[in-house]
Amino acid sequence: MQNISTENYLSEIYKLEQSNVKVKTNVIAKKLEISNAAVTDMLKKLSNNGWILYERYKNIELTKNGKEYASQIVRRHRIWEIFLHQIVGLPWDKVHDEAHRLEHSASDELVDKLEEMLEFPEFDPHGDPIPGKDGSIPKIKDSIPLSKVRVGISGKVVRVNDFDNNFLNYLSQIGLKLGKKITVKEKLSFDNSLLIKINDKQINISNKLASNVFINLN
Amino acid sequence: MQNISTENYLSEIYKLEQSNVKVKTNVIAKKLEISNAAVTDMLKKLSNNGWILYERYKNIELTKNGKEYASQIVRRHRIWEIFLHQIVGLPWDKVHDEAHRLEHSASDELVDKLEEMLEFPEFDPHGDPIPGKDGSIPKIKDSIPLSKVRVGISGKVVRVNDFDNNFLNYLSQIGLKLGKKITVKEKLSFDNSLLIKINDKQINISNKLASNVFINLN
DNA sequence: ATATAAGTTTAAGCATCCTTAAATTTATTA
DNA sequence: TAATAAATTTAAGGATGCTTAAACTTATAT
Ligand SMILES: [Mn+2]
Ligand SMILES: [Mn+2]
Ligand SMILES: [Mn+2]
Ligand SMILES: [Mn+2]
Repeated sequence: MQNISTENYLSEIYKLEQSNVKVKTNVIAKKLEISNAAVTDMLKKLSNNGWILYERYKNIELTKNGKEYASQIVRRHRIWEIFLHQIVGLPWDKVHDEAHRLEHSASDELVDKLEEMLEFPEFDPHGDPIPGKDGSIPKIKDSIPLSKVRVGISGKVVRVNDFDNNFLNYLSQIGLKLGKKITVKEKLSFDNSLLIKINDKQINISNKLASNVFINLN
Repeated sequence: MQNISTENYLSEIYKLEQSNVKVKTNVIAKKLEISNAAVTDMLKKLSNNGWILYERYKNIELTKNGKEYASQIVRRHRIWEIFLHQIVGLPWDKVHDEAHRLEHSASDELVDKLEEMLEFPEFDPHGDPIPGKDGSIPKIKDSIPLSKVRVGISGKVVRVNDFDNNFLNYLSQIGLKLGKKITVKEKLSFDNSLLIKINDKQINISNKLASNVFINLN
């Protein structure tokens, strides 16, 4: 077990890799809200410790070891999230920040206990997959951003981006949860906003909001 | 919310004050397993920040602010302990270390939630009182160390010291829990060990062990 | 009362993880 | 292709919280 900072870098890099984003100093700095210089500094350390492959000015990649390690941090994070949601009853806009701190503190034994209590969940409260102990990732349902669903088409919410609490809170307010059926009624070319039907109500949502909600068609 | 190190110093000082130990550089260093020099260093910072009263070579005291703050760290610790014990099902020799890390990570809101789930417990799994939000301490039952209970006398276990996991684990093994009735059958002057009756069995325990188990007579 | 022991502080230094500013490299655009 | 912009790294430095060694203060024992 390394320190908190190392764990935060590694899990951030892991998540970027998973979402097929090219991992650059830049991107990490923004995610972690620190300077580029600090990131460069740390990348050297991570590289020296064998967690990442790093050459000056080039993209960053996790090594096998790094990926294994990072997947377990993400695993801990997501198990905490669902524990906090299902057992403790925190709303889905509160669990991420809490889990982000707890993920570095709990022992593996405790996380295993939590997982057992939850009966081995495969997805976190935002629909993100929980990596297994071996790093394997549960099969995700196909999905596209709600912003790309065509008018007249319906689908189910299978995932939402979990990095903005205000966004998540608003989703709750309009009754948008995982599993909910949504129909796109209209797209306004004026501002690219969408008129959607959810819970038998029609609601207008911005394109930006819609692009962070993921829908499984059929 | 300060950093982890500050919180560890403060809660250690608080616990020492509660047990009427004179708080000295020395004692803190031992508890935190760091050098005296490091403690002196930190005492200056804690003093500058108004958490403690400190003069070179003198005993240390928490200020009003310091005591308030420290009590809340101890509160978090003990709520975590009992949550881990009762809800998650960790044995009492595992909860301290885990709680010691979690106590710095959870938000006040989460701790409140946990407390609510537990129906506002007053004591942790080792019988230590859980300070209230206002710093108030639940009334503790009178107790004396088992090592000082006289031959022929019975009493109930109301508290055990929680700083040695091996000790706690052994207590579990011999069926010693909070609330158990214990009778002192004999004291061996040879090594000051005790012959006790518990769960209708007779068992010999060392004086050192007995001095860490606290008994309410009558 | 004095010597010795114990406890505490000071001094110097190290690792970690940040910062800003300047220099360098790579990417983009005219 | 050359100029400009963007991204990245290097350099210098700061805060934190440790370390060991040496100096100093207080407590204890003869
Ligand atoms: Mn999250
Ligand atoms: Mn999540
Ligand atoms: Mn404890
Ligand atoms: Mn305890």
